[in-house]
Amino acid sequence: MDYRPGEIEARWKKQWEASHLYKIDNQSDKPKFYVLDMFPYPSGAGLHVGHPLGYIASDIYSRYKRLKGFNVLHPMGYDAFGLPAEQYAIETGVHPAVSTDKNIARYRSQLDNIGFSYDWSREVRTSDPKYFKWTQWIFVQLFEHYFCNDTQKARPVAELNDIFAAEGNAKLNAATSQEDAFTAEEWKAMSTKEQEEILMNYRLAYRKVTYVNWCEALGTVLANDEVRDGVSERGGYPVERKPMLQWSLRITAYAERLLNDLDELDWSDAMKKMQSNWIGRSEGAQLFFDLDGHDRNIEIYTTRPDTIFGATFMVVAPEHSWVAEITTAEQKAAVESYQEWVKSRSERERMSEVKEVSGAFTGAYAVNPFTGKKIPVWISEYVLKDYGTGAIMAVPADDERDHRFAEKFGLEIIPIVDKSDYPGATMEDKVGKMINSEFLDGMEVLDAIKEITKRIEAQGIGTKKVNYKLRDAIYSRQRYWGEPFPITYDKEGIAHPMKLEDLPLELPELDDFKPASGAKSPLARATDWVNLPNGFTRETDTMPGFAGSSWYFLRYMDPHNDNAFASQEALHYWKDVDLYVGGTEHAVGHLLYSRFWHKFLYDKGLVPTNEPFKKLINQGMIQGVIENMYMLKEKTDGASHFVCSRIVKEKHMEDAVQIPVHVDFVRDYGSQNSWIDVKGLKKFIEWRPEYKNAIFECGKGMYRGSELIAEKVNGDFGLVTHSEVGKMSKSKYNVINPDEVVAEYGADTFRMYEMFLGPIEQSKPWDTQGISGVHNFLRKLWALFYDENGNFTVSDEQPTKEELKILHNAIKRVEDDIERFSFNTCVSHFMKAVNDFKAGGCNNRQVLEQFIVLLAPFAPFVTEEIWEKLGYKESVHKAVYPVLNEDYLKEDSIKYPIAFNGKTRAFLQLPADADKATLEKAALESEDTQKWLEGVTVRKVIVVPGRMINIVVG
RNA sequence: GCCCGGAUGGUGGAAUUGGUAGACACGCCGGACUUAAAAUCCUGUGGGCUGUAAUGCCCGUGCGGGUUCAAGUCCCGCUCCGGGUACCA
Repeated sequence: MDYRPGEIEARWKKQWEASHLYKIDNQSDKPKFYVLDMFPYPSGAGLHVGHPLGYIASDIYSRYKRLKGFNVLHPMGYDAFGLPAEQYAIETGVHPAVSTDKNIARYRSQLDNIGFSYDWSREVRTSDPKYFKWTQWIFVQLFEHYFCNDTQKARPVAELNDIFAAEGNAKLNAATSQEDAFTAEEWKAMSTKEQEEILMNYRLAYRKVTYVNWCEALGTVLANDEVRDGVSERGGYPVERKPMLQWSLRITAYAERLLNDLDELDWSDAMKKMQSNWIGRSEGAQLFFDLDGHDRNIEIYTTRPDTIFGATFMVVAPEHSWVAEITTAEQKAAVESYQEWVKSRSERERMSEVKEVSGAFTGAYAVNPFTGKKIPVWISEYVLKDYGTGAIMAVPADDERDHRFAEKFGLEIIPIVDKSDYPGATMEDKVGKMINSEFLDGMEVLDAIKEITKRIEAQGIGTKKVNYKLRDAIYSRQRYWGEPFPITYDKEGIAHPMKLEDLPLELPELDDFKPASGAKSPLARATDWVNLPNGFTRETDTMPGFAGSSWYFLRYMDPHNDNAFASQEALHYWKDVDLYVGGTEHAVGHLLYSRFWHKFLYDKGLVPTNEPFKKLINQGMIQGVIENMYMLKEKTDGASHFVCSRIVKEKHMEDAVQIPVHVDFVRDYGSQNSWIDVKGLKKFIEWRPEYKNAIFECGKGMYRGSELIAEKVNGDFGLVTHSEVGKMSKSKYNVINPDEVVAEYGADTFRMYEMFLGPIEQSKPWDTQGISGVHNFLRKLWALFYDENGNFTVSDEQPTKEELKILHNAIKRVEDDIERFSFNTCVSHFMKAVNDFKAGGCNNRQVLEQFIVLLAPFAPFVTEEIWEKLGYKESVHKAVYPVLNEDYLKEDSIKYPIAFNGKTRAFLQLPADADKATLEKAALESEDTQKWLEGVTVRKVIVVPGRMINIVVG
């Protein structure tokens, strides 16, 4: 009987679902193990073959762990809120909930097709009110807490009232955006509104004025990557930086912990490094420069306080409110026009245009506290308001940007570091001897930093300070399809959180999803929803995508709980994610926010672990191949003329136009010689009727006209296409749906082939060149169980030593390789074992049964089918993983390579238990080595037992 | 620019701590079956050199050096490719 994956897989898919095979319990005597895939956004395009790469790996690992006796939590759900559905709704009027449901249904059927072992009873969707009730609740918790820097923990905002009433805010060391100090008396004298405004500056979820990319013409706020050269990507309308009152999360409070705790994680170094660079800790000094003729001073942050004697001017961010105050009458026009220009600059431009410096002089002068010299104060876009204090002392001699700025505007440059002892050192390297720096002269840079910091603190003009690049996360979106904020505002504008019993706060029904006027969310149009009977109004912005995805892994532990985001019993049983598989694109977004939320919940005693994801594996991307045909620029007899890329190369016609071809029309897709045959040309013409009269030319002749009339064609006609590697996307006509591959070869082949492609973390273009090898393997496996008459037969005899050796060798290698996530080599080991079984004519029940269990995580369908035929009533996926017995692997003798001066010249079969001396003697006395020993002296013999023997001669 | 990866046959890749480079596949060559083809099966397959064609010799893991009895693996210097990131004071 033939191996028919289609029949087998359809049957078992049904049966597994009916028997709830993958449903698991929160109570078990078994040890727990939590394997998580990254939350997919269910896009309208469906899954392509790249998506399941990580899912297959994690599924194999989950199944393996189950067979090994673990209670494995392996869930799946959907990050269901998001912009694409909203955009689609604006274009088509289809409610985002409707299109999202449809997309999810498609995802689900594609996932089921691949045979994943998810416990679907635990599915979550972020857009489900039962889910976002708790997203909203966590937001309220963040709102009601502040962060104490001394204890490095979140504390209730409620206690601040007592603290402020007793001692003002001077002594409180908390993460805050409150700039001004106040006394207890001042606090008590404040109105409720004033007090609330101050408390807001301490909350972990707080409101402040932040800038958005506002596009007046589109009437919407744009993301950074939707803005190019100061205009919108869509339509090219002007975009300006518009200040708006928005919610933010104070992730910066947790910067130190987010950085330090990376140490305890089993993540790749590259990933940790990315996070730590993003957090961007730096040590430096914060100090004050007096302003000549003004009451105020300028606070700056520097990592190089040692260079202060070279500080010849200052630069402040153009956004600082006090810039107007210090600007002189003569400079007013210049400063204002510069500020106006900066407004039109996107954040991305301000950061990416490195070469061109710009700025304006305020007319004000600051006093260098060490030299006493007056130095000019400039504004420039290269100083960002949100980093440090938004002001710097510029040291043109020792900083690239300052140097360019000084050169452009003719400002003084005083050399202060002599780097002559360090050839090749750049300006930024902290090396060299101080010069022109009075008491620092002659010191090494690092010593000078220590010395000057001491002096700054002694003189009371500043302090040592740690600074972070990390910025607070803006948490408001002017969109419809997201979680509504559980916040109402009273008549004075004071924000009030909603109570748990009033949650979830659901979205109002709308039929128009366009933004409301004045940069407002579409929710603003739902006036009945916004305006409450008591005169309060609702927040109309919604939460961003990372809201729901920052805690979803906790919900899987107890997905239907209506009394808590998850029960404490469930949280204490599952604790944290043991293995998280996902792409590097989430390195600094999702993974950082999740860690932040988790740490907050940990501070509240709501989760038992400090970190959510113990081990992280990064999967590479499967790219697509974009196939193009070459079309000559000039028409032939008025018809478009396509030529084979071989001809293009031969005749050097590389300037020919490339016309993308749908990959379905191309043969040997992904290979270097992918080509299009006459059938493919017919499909192409159907798809692109404008080319129905075109000429198609290859080395063997040409075809032309709508009927594809052959001219001068001898031999097989085929146009080689030009292939390039790129993203798999709808717009490139190169999306490969896993359903197609599964339909042709079956899910087991698809799963194993994706693994066989190479190391999981490597990116590579999809091609099916090798898929037949994997498919043949499964057929050979199938054939082991059938005799020549097509009857299922296994022998019940005692297995031979050789059979046991093949089996246990496979067990050892596969298990080792699964543990180090080397799934591609696992597939090789399976192939090797089946080849060996076949060669030895093995159909021994004892051996093959264990082999089937070993293979079950990789090929769940075919193994289940054979398992049943072997007479088992219970699923192979509930079997026990085979146990390795090293005794079967022991060899009596080993084939030793004998090398002379490192070059292998002969082989000797020697006893496995021979000691070094015996091995050496045998190697020197063997017949096979004699010819290499003639006329030379043996200087040394290196013997590595079990490995090799190297004879050094000379 | 900086940081992190990577470069191995015609192709995907293997070699876990320095110890037989090329496992396992694809492709290709040759053969069997067939009227023929497809499918299947068997065999060979890094390159080169040959005289007795083998259990032979030489070369070979991006390039140039080095350490070592021994280097794909370690060190130094380059080239190319991929990813991340950026006026961050």
